[in-house]
Amino acid sequence: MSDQDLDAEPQPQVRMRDVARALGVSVSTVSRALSQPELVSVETLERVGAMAARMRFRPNLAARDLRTRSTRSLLVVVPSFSPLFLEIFRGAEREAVRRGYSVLMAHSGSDAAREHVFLDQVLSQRADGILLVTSADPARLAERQPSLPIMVTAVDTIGGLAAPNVRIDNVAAARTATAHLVALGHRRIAHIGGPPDRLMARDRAQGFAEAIAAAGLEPAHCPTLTGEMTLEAGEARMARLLTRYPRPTAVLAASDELAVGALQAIKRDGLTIGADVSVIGFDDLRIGMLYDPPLTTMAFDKVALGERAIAALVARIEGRAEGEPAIITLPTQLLERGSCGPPTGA
Amino acid sequence: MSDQDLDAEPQPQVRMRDVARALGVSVSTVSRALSQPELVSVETLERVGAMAARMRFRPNLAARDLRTRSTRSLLVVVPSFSPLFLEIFRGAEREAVRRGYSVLMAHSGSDAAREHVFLDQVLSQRADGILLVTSADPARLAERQPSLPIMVTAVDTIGGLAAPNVRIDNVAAARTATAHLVALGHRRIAHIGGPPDRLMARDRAQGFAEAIAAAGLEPAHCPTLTGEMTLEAGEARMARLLTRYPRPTAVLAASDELAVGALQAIKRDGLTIGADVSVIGFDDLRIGMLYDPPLTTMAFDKVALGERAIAALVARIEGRAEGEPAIITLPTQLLERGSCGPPTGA
DNA sequence: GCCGTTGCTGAAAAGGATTGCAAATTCTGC
DNA sequence: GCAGAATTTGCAATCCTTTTCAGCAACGGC
Repeated sequence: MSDQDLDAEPQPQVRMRDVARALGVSVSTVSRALSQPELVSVETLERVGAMAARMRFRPNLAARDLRTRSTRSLLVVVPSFSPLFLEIFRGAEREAVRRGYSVLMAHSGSDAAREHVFLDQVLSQRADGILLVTSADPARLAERQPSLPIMVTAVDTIGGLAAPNVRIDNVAAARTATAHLVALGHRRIAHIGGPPDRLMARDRAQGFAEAIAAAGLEPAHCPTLTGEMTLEAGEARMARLLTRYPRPTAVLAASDELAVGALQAIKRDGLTIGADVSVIGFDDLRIGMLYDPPLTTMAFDKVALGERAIAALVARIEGRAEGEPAIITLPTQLLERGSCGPPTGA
Repeated sequence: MSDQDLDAEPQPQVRMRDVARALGVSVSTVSRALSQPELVSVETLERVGAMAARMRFRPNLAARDLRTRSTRSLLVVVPSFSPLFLEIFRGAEREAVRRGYSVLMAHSGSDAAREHVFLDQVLSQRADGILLVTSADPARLAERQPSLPIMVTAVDTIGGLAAPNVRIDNVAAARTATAHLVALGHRRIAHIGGPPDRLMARDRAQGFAEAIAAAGLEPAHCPTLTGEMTLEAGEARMARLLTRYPRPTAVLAASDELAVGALQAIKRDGLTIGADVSVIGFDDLRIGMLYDPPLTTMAFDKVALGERAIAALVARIEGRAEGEPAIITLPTQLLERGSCGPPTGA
């Protein structure tokens, strides 16, 4: 039989009371020794410490959380496991640990319902606060406003919410990137965007549209194709763009993944990247940096964004959010690498 | 001032008692209406439901967890955010939700200390169980055995533990992959492995060594290079291998990321993949499938692995782990694509 | 030698939900 | 109409820790 001692002892959970009894002291003393050592004599401190270790005592966090109304843990909700969000999570985690909180990650798959499930977890005090990275559902968020838990939103701007927001200006960034293509001389520029239900994607598409309008380009020649944010999807949409006549000479992609997909499609058609078709990506992911030629992209400090967001969240939790601005905008920067150049031929 | 109503109402948390009072019923009735509707009259059920919604009542989970000794949430600890583990997490999440649990993810960074921190969280009843994907610290795990929480380990075999284990046979898989290279005629085969503190990497290295020995190849020509499991690291190590004389004609990489790095290095040296140097990867990640030529790799069903692991975990939590085997081994399969061929020249 | 500190400890009251038990009400069948 | 069952409800105990308050002892200063 393979499940030997699997069902051995149910381990009846050592309680503080047990430790206290074993030492002949009161529960309060044990509690204090374990969490406020300065209130207890050195001798008891040691005795309690030793006994707790020997008995393998673990405090019941549910009981503690109930009493203290705090869990010292935070929730980070990301829409997907794209490298962008993982980078942000890294920053979040680092900052949280630094401040004595632990972080868990949940992913919503851009599903509004799941998003609210996690909000509820915080409302139900399973965590002290929540960092919502982009939202699938800004509207209902604003509507739930009055009863919202302690929350910080990140990456894009969620309109009309009182929650602090750590973001980059996606609209402006997309505008800048597009303007760069315009400045290179491109007149037929397409946008390979993300799914329209993703706020971040909508913002970037909007910035693109604004820049096209500002440059006075013919909108019919500057289409926006929306869809999934995967490499494969980018490749498929680029392939579709290349069948157009006249075909676009430049593309702004809403992410580096999409952009790399586009580069693949261009290569496969035997066209030259940066000459026949120029491409700009978004977010500066490794995949773009490693490509040949390396991808020009709109970069920002993702780790810092995570850190700032958690810092703001903790400030709010600990009630010292005074001077903190409600909205922090981190700078973006166009990283010119090899995938762009002036248009060739007609 | 930017923080308008940020510090508005502290929202004193609606308790069950408040709802009960508002309706003129007892707390027990509210509790039952909310969690055991069949015990309550249709009329009160509706009244309570409506009032709870109107007052935006959220149960305090700490209190519930304390009373019921259960949280209906699980923890999945991964060593890193590599696509391999994210795939497994996807499977885990799907299965957990199906069974009425929620899952949170934590990552240990292969840091044994952090790993134990999360184990403690479960011991302290912040979650009902934990899925430990690989361990950085099998030894201490075995030592802590008697007081371990409800746990399932996954991906590799953690020796001498009574916890259920859902795994693939990494040793055998590496052996098979290596044997494939031997069968193609390769005599100088190198292994680009992962960090030695990672169990999974050690197992794969061992399988490689066994196959080399079984084939009677000269060990001096079949080196194992360990290190980080990133694309860049794979590229660097392959570059190093290519300076050897005579250089290896084939490489088994411990992951697709490493393998793709290796392919990059080979390409850059102007050598032909699958002719001058053959490469086999591990885990069948998208990055390998998309490469040109597509990477031959050792594949397995990662999502299924996550699902099976959670199924086993939940079975254990709910006390019906009877027939369940303690160890489930999922099959692996060599996916032959374009990166392997017989050795050319000398 | 007395009073006011200071230092340490214990008893007991939270904290918010669940649940066994018993009471109150309604229903059923005759 | 009534006994007994079935249905609903309420009371109170319970889960385990933290924390207030009070008590006790030792100590220092005058």
